[in-house]
Amino acid sequence: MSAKTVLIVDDEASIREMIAVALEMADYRVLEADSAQTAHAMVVDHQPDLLLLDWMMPGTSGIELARRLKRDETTAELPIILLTAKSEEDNKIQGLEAGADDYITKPFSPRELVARLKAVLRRTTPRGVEEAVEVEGLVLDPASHRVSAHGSAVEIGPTEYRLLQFFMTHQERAYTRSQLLDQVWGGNVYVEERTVDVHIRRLRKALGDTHQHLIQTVRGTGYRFSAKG
Amino acid sequence: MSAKTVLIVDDEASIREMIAVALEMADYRVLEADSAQTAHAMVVDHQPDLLLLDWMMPGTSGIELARRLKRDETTAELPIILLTAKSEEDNKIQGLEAGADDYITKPFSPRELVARLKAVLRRTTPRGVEEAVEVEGLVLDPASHRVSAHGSAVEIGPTEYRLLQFFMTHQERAYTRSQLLDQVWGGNVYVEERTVDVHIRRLRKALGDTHQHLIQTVRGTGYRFSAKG
DNA sequence: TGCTAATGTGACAGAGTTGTGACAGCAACC
DNA sequence: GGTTGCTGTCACAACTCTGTCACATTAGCA
Repeated sequence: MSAKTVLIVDDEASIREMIAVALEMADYRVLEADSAQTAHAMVVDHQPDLLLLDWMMPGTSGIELARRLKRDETTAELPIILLTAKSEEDNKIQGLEAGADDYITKPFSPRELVARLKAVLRRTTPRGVEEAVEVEGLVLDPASHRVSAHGSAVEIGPTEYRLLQFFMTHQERAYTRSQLLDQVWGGNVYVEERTVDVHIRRLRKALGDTHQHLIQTVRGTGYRFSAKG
Repeated sequence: MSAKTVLIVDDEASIREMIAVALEMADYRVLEADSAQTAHAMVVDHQPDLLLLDWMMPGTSGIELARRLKRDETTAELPIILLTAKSEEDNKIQGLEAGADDYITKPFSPRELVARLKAVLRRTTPRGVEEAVEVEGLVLDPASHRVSAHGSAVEIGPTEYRLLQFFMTHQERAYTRSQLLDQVWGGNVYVEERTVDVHIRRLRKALGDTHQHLIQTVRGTGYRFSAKG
């Protein structure tokens, strides 16, 4: 699962900082904006997955921005969490009616923030339809998260699973180690290219004699998954 | 579809009367109660399909009753619509948090009432036909709210029950902790993901050696319920 | 054939995930 | 008020996976 991007909008830099630290620790990508105007532009440009929006800000207020975003087709799906000060509690309703998906009352703990953020993302991100793939009796089923060869289970670790899934959905094409690291490990990890070899090895071993020929070495380049010789 | 039964709870007889007339014209069966206490008893005795509940009542308040009903396993499914006076608007949130499915602000038109009532019923009724599920001698029976393994009772708490029920009606599919929180705990809770692990553990323990293999760990992902290896 | 670079392979320590028992807070029920 | 049962969280234990290395083997080429 790739990292979600969160846009923090607050005019106080110290609060943004505090939130940013908490979110980065929880493995989110963070963007910041200090006014509703710049925020709107950033939403359009960077398409964040979630908006953390301060209610009270100079100029266009947070709620105003929320309302505008929810009205616009292209941004209506973007989940929004409002930050409100304790004394403004009555405004919750206005906030929710403006289309906010949740609100958090200051002061809040970083943990609470991350928890609610997760909850919002959880219920707003739709699940993709995942279909099983099959090649020569080798079946990978994303729904049950299982791999089987001619009916009997194939035991592989998470990385080998992702690797196999990538291969089975991208057959007949050679990938360099570096491309595989990008696609299977995720873009921003630093690992030796030879590590790919080791996982290829593990995957081949798990597939056994009947299926390991599907994973082919392309000398000087990388690997390829193919049913043809 | 047979006529739905609606229980009206309000201390003012005139309001009950007005609502009852509207509902009967729209082909609902109507029950009435004038206090939270009698209402509770009637819910248990008559199992209405929906509860129309006044917020302000002498004695136990409506919200108190709502909260209690939603907490109790046997009545948690019962949809509740809260009636609130205009001036109490701030309480909407408390109401929704207590588990109400909708609220209507007095004064309201009979037509509006019926419309919202239909809407609530529409989205809450498809709580599938409640049939017992059985896997390898493990039986979960929603009607009696009981679990048994090869005939002998399995004692589990409410959360473990819901978890098992979800699993048994969604077999052969891997779920992340996050998805389980959504499905079993409900979308709006802020609970640590590892809490799922603990309940899985409790459930496994309760199932005992004969059946705990049904709940499988999917490393790096979450859990799966499956009769196959 | 012999040389060289690329790939295969087994082992291992550290990192990461999951299992487990204990505990405190809470609500329900005496 | 005390008791009981349930829940969520924590800290630590147990376990699995991962990335890297060193060395073995192979393919390609002169």
